[in-house]
Amino acid sequence: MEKHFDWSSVEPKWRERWTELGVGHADVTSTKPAYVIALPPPNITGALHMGHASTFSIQDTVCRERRMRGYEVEWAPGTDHAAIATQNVIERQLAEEGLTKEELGRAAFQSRVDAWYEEYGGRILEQMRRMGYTCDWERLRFTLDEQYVHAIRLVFKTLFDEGLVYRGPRIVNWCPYCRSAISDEEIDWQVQTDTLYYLKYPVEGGQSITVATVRPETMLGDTGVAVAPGDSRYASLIGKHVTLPLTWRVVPIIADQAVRPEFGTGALKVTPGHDPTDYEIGARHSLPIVNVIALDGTMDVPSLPQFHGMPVEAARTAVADALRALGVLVKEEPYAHDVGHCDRSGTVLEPLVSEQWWVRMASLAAPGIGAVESGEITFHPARYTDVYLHWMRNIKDWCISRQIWLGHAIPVSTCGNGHRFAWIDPPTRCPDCGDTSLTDDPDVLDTWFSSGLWPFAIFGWPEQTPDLEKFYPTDLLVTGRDIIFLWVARMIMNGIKFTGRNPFTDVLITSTIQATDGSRMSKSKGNTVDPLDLADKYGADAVRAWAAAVSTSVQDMRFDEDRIASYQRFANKLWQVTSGFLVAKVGNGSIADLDVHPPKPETLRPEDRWMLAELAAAVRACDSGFAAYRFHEAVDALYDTTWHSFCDWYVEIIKFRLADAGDHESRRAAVWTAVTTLDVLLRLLHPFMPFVTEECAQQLPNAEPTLQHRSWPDQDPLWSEAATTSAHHEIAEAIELVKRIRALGHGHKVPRGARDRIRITVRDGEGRGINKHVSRLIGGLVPATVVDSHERGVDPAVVVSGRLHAEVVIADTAADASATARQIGLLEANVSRLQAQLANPAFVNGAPARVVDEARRRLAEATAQLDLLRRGRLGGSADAAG
RNA sequence: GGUCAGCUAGCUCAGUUGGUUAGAGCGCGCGGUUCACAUCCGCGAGGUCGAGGGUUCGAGUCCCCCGCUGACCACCA
Repeated sequence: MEKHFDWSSVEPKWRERWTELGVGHADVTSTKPAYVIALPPPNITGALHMGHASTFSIQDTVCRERRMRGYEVEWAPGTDHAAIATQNVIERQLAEEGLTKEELGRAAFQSRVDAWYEEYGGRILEQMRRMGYTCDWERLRFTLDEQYVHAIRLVFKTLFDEGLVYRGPRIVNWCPYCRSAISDEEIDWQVQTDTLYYLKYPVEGGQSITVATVRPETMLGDTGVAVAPGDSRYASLIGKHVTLPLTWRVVPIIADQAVRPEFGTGALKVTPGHDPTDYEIGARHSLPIVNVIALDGTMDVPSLPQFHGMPVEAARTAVADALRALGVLVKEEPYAHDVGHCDRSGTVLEPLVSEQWWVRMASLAAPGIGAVESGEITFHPARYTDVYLHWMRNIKDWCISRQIWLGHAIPVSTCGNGHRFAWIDPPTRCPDCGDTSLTDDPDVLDTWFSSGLWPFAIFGWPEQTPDLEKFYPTDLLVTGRDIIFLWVARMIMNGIKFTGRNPFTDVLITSTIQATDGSRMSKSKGNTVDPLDLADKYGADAVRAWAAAVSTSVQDMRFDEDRIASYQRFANKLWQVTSGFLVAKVGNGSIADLDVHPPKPETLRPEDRWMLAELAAAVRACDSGFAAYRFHEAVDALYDTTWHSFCDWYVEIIKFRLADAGDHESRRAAVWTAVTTLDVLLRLLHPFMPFVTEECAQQLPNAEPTLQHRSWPDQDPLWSEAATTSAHHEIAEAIELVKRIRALGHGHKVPRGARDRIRITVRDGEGRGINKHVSRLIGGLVPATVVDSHERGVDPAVVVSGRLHAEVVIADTAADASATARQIGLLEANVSRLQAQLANPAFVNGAPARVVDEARRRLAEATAQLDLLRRGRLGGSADAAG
């Protein structure tokens, strides 16, 4: 037998078995109720990272549990084409070869992309199989699938025909690196310290006005100066004109409510072409738009050759220098502010005016707000409800066009007569006039436009396929909080708009795993942790159980490798107690043929009932954990019950019974209880740790080919009955007593392993002997011999637990009574606190009866224990003295 | 500027209607190995629950205020 659980040999076996048995595949004709999760599609060329490990592990855990509960589970996997990310990779490759995509041409570029997908596509799917995720691989989808493309075009055409998609010039977030517009949700704001420049402009009539700006280079495109409407400092200047240095353009001074009088000088230079606020001010005051920055992020000012073609950063300094030389630059100070970066390339965004496609969101958002307000869709944790609603209620039109090559082409053409129309199948002629000289729109769609259709497009929508019928709407969506707006909100809006149904009922937002220092994990920082490395090191089960346990409690969780290691040891513990103890020792190599019919209840010993009651509590904790998406509660309860209640106490207790071959009935009850407990625990743990639980369950009686074919444990009436008997309490007290007797050994030089040197008597509160079984049980758990009574003349240490107390004599010498004294001290403190509390009428009258009763009960118990300890001590001393 | 979250043992974190002596894992100290497991077992030390007020018979838990950390939102000049 292997010394330890060897996941590296076990995992491949079970992955194959699950595939052979079709565990992940859902039968669309099944009469079982469907339970469906649409996998958030990872980038096809991506690699499994911590975020995936945490969200995917939870999804698989839920899927496995639902299968055991009798649902037809569909966990639909797929991948996203990730247009911008992939295009950037290919362009970097080309750059290394000294090429640009324009030199290569569109067709050749596309084949490079295809080759890249071919080489790296689906790697992440292999990694997911490696982790044991039971997706329905037969329903694998890709956002570039023909059917999926059809769905996208239909959605676009519908929105276009309804006037919800429009094209127009507006100021957009332009990424000079990607050479594309991006949406507001794709901006990564970063704090940056720049210089705030104060520019003093001459005003007609000999006065002057000073504006503050961090971007002096944009003054080349200024077409106005704005002040706050009520600002008395500038009231007299409103309507006058300023002559701008360098361009010598004459621009008006206007009053606009967007100006914050307290900032800088209270006067704002207005650059409608390169600032979103200024764009709006300009629109309100009909100021002209002057573009001075080109799409590549360089200055576009042919009339000022000294700046033309300069990168913006360089132009900033150059323009500032020129203004300084002219005496216009009157002050400079450091200024920290947020600067928008492209979340794909990290490049500083350049707001500029350009012609883009937009979706009108307001009417789409309204029902999406209602679905969440009404509780039809629930966020977990609940606080994300407000995050979602706030964004939805303030939603802005969505820029969906991208000026990149890769992705879904915007399905719009324009004919020679200027008719613009959207299409589903590529057209040959204009539907309005029949003209055949068609020009296709050059842009592609935002990737999120396509992923927003995921939950229904993957099942064949718009066709009313059997899959769509059976599996849509889905039930649960599990994802990180970073894509609530980008993806979750848009799926809700699209789902309602195009299917008339909410796409899911529950949204689970997982914790974010941070680096050990609390910073964000990122490839560029080099502080990422690879879940597959961890799976190599600790086994997939350990990574999965850890991921599930940490992903549903806090908002952010620092990565703690030791905690993963603890789940690896837990897997080993499970395997040891199953294979090494139950099978090897109890069953002499096999327990497959064991009689699993419950024994007569009266043959169950108190400890058996205690174990069953503990098991019942674990089932309850596990069920409520699943129901509330609080998986850490389920994992913690199962870990504790398995390791401590079962392995540390129950198994240790029954070892003595198992060794007693004479008592056949007792042995049978113990074996049955142990096997039953383990079987239930393995089933409950299976969703979290599928590999080790399968490996263990195979060795138990009545094994199925996979635990996925077993049912989820129900509460057995026998267990509840066990919990209501006094057995549970009795054993709990005995366990506590054992701990206290053991504690005597610490710090008191009690020689361990010297059973014959330590003698104990165990009695109840009235000084009577206790149940023989329990007394023997205690004797088996401590290194001591149980005797009926001590010889006269010795001074026992006394320990108390509940109604039980033990007199302990070590090596026939006077025991160090400090343990007894310590207990007395604690109890005295306890008693006086309880007495004070109960003497307070405000407490007795004000607190609920159950609380007061409980306080009285505790006081009575503590008082009784105190009496026992004092009597034991005094009595012993008196005898010793005599 | 606004909103949300976090601050509990050396570390990472539990602690859902306020009610035992505030818990776990890891780490640390002491002891233990023929008898499932040293990836183990037993015992122990370690906390004024971020600071300060308040409500209450009673506060880690509720309220106010402050501090620090992080996230998000915002028209971020």
